[in-house]
Amino acid sequence: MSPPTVPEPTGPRWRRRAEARPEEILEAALAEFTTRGFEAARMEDIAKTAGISKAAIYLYFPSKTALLEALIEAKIGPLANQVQSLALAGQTDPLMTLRMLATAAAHRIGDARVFAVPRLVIGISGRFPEIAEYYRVNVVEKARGALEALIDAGKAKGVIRNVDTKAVARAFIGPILFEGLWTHVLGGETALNDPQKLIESQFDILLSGLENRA
Amino acid sequence: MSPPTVPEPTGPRWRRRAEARPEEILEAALAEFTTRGFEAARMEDIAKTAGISKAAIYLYFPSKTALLEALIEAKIGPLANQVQSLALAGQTDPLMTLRMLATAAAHRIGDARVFAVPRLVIGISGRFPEIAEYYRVNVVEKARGALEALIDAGKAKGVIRNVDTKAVARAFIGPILFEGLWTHVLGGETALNDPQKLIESQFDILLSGLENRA
DNA sequence: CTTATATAACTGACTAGTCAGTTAGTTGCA
DNA sequence: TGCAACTAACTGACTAGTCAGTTATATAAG
Repeated sequence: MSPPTVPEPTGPRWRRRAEARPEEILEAALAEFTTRGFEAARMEDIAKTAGISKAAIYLYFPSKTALLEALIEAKIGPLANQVQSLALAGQTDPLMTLRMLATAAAHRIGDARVFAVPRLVIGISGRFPEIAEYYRVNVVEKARGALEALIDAGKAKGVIRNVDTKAVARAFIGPILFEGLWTHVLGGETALNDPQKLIESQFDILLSGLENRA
Repeated sequence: MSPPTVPEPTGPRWRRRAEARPEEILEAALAEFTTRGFEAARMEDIAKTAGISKAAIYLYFPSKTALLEALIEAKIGPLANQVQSLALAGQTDPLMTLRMLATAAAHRIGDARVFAVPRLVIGISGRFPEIAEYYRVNVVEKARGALEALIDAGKAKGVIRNVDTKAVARAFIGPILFEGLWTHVLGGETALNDPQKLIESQFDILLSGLENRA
């Protein structure tokens, strides 16, 4: 065993990088929160992952809770807005847009890093109801609203028969959500590695129904 | 303000009730875990809720984690077994049995106390993967298996057309699960206070499909 | 029906350890 | 030189789990 050679013998011990820090801290926080949960994650570990000292975090975020809030805002806001505008643009062909949205959603939910945030929200919802509400209003309600508008457009066009819009939205989101929980939370064998196929069978059922009409 | 009168001036300071304690402790633990989350729940508070001292908990359960495990076993095991036997008994009329099971499930999931355990499991799944696995194997896999057997029976009888069984199971469970999360985790307006109606619209969609065939 | 004895059930006070947040001082850079 | 960015070391508060001692109750003996 030779003594460990210093990898960077020259250069400063640290650099002033005030611009880049916040985002790096958020990345590190997401990683720690995701693997250990919010409560068990240690600020010291987040700092280490971000490559700074614990005290430096407090130069950018006033508290651990603030870190969580900022994280959710940064990671989730854009996503919902994207869904919303996509749905709005696709009103002319609602069924195809629905299929596209569902496939995209299944694809993203298959990624553990993406599913980490909703999972985190579920975990802390008891202690931080205001975060749960933020998530509901700014993410789920937005996406759900967009979906319902699309379904209503389909009904108006006559390609979807007259059924309860909210129930249809549930029938689209629910199965994908279930597979996400099954995969990432319960560690079961996943069908999410082939999102295309998943959505295809889902649409087969939803569009044509289960009853035998041969 | 009169000085508070002692409610029970006579009688012992505590009673020996070894038979009743474990269940009371589990009840208290469920309440605390549910409102504060597993990590933030304090053993002292659980003890207070159960009406005993903190040390007394350790006469019955070796650790906080053991408390959580016992809780899940006690609250959930019976439920899954019940689903399983109901499904087995209803093979002769699969569609009616499915409808019955779905209604019962929606009814139960509407109860915040029942939904508390799965919610807890989701929250701690990162830190206690073995608990998540226990839950998957002993609850979800069991119920899902029973459901799939029922669907296969329907296909064999010809009342359900030839579609992917797993996808159908997802299509049954997913929407109910979604509504549970929406209601109890995100605090949204719920459709679960009328489980009958919820399931009716769900079955309308699932059986007949969305396409307009007028 | 007492009263003595044994022990299971329970408590209060403590320990050892953890961790969010603070402070006093150091370093990089303009 | 001046000051913003950063760190090491510290503190205060909190809590899972322990333990020595106390109390309730079952049972046996008088």
